[in-house]
Amino acid sequence: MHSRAIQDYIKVIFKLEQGAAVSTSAIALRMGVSQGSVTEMVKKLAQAGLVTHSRYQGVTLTGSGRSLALEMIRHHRLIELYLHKALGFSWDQVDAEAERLEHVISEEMEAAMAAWLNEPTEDPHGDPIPSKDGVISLIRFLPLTGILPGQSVRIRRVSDSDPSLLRYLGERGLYPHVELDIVSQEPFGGPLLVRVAGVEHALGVGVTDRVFVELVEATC
Amino acid sequence: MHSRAIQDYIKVIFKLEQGAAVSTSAIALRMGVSQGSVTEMVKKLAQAGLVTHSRYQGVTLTGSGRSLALEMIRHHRLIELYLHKALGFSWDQVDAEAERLEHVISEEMEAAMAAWLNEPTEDPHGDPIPSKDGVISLIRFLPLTGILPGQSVRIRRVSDSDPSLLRYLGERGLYPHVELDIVSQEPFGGPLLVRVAGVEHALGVGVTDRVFVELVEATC
DNA sequence: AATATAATTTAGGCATACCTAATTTTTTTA
DNA sequence: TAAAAAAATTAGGTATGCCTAAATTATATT
Repeated sequence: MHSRAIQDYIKVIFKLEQGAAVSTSAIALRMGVSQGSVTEMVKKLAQAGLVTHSRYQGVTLTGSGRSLALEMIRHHRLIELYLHKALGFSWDQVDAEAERLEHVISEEMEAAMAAWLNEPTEDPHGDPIPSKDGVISLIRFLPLTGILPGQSVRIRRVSDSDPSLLRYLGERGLYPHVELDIVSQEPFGGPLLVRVAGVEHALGVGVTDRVFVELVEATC
Repeated sequence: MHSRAIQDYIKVIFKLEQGAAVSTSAIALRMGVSQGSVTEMVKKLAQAGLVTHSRYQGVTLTGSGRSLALEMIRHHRLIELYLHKALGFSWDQVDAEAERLEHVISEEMEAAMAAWLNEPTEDPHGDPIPSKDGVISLIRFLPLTGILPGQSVRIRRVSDSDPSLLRYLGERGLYPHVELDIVSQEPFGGPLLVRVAGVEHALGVGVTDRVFVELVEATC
């Protein structure tokens, strides 16, 4: 079994990888460790066959690295959803708990949670849950920033990186699968006015950049 | 927060402590580590105020050591019961899973599981679950070995150390709170014949030594 | 193209938690 | 009570995963 540190590095590399190789400095920044530590660990990852690495050229996941990343992400998101649905955790609490639990649950526990949740494909923030055999939805939704007034959209995903943002959104009923009407966009970086269930909210760019939506056909 | 290793040592010391101080060799044996490692760790535990230790004289938990032990045991047994009741784990699977989970769950998760289980006081093997403020039942039940034919008993606790024993007992419906009639005791270390729900079973001493019961008044 | 800047790697350390082997202390036995 | 045996401790190592600082390599700038 790979150490917790290895699992964390692999997950971070997966999330930073967008077609191109990932720089060690990007990993260091995201993990909150020094660059020297990353170089050292990257060697271990390469040794273990989880990444390919050529000096000064960044790192790329191998097939087994990608599998490991997807397994950890599946664990994480299943746990988040389970804590929310089964134990009543609010969606701003689930990430921290899942971060620790994801490294220790057995295959049996993963299977039991997935069965209880009826083999879900989405976590509470709208992020896709990879299937057991490593299939993950890669659909990209649109940032709410830039949607034009008059349009109707459905929230599909929310950045889970800031619990206080999640609480802010939750207090206003802004969850995945909720529909919004875009009322207006104030100029000069001003707020976006949206209407949810008849109530209007003025959302700053710090919010709209972190909320992702799909367009909804106007109901005729 | 104390390391996982420290939590494990403290739990083992708690379980070995029966009034007297615990020897380092007993700890080494139970933890599966060398004696030198124990001596070293015991110094750290003393440093952290979790145990008192005088050279060559064994170790005793302090108040905060006892609190930590009870917290870990509460975690462990709550998790066992939760996995059994909420996720359908069989009672021979829960110990291994709880062993890893007990070190990483938050206070919130502990509270949520305890609430879902309605503040339970007993795990699936009949072991007492300490309360949040460190109160634990110290009732000792009688080993089934030595109960005389003709008596009726109620199973109250089963040793959880061997999953195959738990499967064996489970297949015969021998769970805590089940009532037995003692039919006969074969001599020369022979089996104990018991009747459960009209069915007789011959239990070897390897079983009866690990099943603990209380006497039941004969129903008039 | 040479130099300055940035990114990466190497070198030398530290803490944790384990090991084996040697030594010291305690306990038991003759 | 002295020697033998057992228990506990100390000494010197190992692996993991982190650190800072120095050196190297790559990329940008002039």
